[in-house]
Amino acid sequence: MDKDVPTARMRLQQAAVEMFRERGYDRTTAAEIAGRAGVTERTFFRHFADKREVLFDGQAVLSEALTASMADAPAGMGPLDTLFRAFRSVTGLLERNRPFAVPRQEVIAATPALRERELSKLDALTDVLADSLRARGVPDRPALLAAKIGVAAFAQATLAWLERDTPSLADRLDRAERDLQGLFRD
Amino acid sequence: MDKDVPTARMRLQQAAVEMFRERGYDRTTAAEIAGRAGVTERTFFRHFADKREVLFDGQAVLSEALTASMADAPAGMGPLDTLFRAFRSVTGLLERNRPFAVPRQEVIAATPALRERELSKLDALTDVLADSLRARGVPDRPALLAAKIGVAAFAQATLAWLERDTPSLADRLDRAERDLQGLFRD
DNA sequence: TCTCCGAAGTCAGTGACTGACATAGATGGA
DNA sequence: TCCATCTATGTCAGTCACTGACTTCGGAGA
Repeated sequence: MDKDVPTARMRLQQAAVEMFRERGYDRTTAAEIAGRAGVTERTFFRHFADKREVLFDGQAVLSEALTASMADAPAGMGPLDTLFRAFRSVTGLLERNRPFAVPRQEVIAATPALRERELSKLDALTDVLADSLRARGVPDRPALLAAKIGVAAFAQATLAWLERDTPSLADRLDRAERDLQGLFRD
Repeated sequence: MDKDVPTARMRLQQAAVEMFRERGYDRTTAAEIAGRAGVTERTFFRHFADKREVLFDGQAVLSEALTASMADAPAGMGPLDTLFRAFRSVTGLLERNRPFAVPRQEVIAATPALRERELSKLDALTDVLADSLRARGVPDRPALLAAKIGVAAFAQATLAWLERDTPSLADRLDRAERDLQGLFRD
């Protein structure tokens, strides 16, 4: 409907990032964020299950994009290759999102409670990807293990790329893949 | 000092596991735990930084044991081999601890907030092990990546072993190591 | 015996989060 | 045009996690 008038939800997210950067997560109350967004505290908690969640919304989009890519991978492809193929398919998405992701990541890095939540989101993503691998016939344990390895590499590449934008995310994924092979070649 | 008279701290941990199993984490207040342990709520929070921490105490011991093992590994050994060597060195410790770890893990598995904290502890362990690898001359990125992979495999093996005690933890580590090699052999 | 110290108690306060209920503004027929 | 919803939001009261400031008590040692 509205492209110009941001929804209350969007205003809350915007206000949250701003205030967390200005004063820090701990010294910003949910009521204050709501105030800046022009709503009440109760409305904040209708949109977000808890104070941390206000920073973790894009996760669903990412998860769906990756799942879609996993589904149409060539049949014979191995687990890790399939995962890296999926990661490469979302680099464009992430690059477009970079302007929002950078300040957000600053706040997360500075706040233990938010780092914890981030790990939790990555873990959920791991489970989703493991299921995608199982759907492709990868046995149970290796599927989960491969997903964990893939997400670890992906997260490492992405976080480094958020700190400095060169080399590109795609290049960093290449590096991560080479690092992985290096660990097993000897 | 005392072997028979448990300290307040130990009584709090004991009471917490019991009550979390009886009524669930969410329906147990810190004040109630303190009550069963014969102290006040304030004392609970003097011993544990927050309500979740009461279940995560052994982590320090494990972390130290692993670090010690990493330090005296043979010089030429590769990162993943070094890690698995360290994991195998603590199987005895974990086996002795199993009677406490099993009910504890039940509670954690049933409580999202506790799973989140567990991930956080594993992440901290990852950082420690990555540092151990760097101290052995492994370059920065591969060190962190190897630590993540190692911890993922270790956690997977340990959790499965807590659910069923056969095969042994050592056997499960062997499996995990074989799974890993399988992912890269093609 | 006096003094000091660490562990624990007391008390008041803040802030995250929830349930129950009320209301205003769209939306969609009769 | 009016009435019935429906959805988003406001209001209010309450619980519980957690903290700071101050007090108290039971040793360990001078």
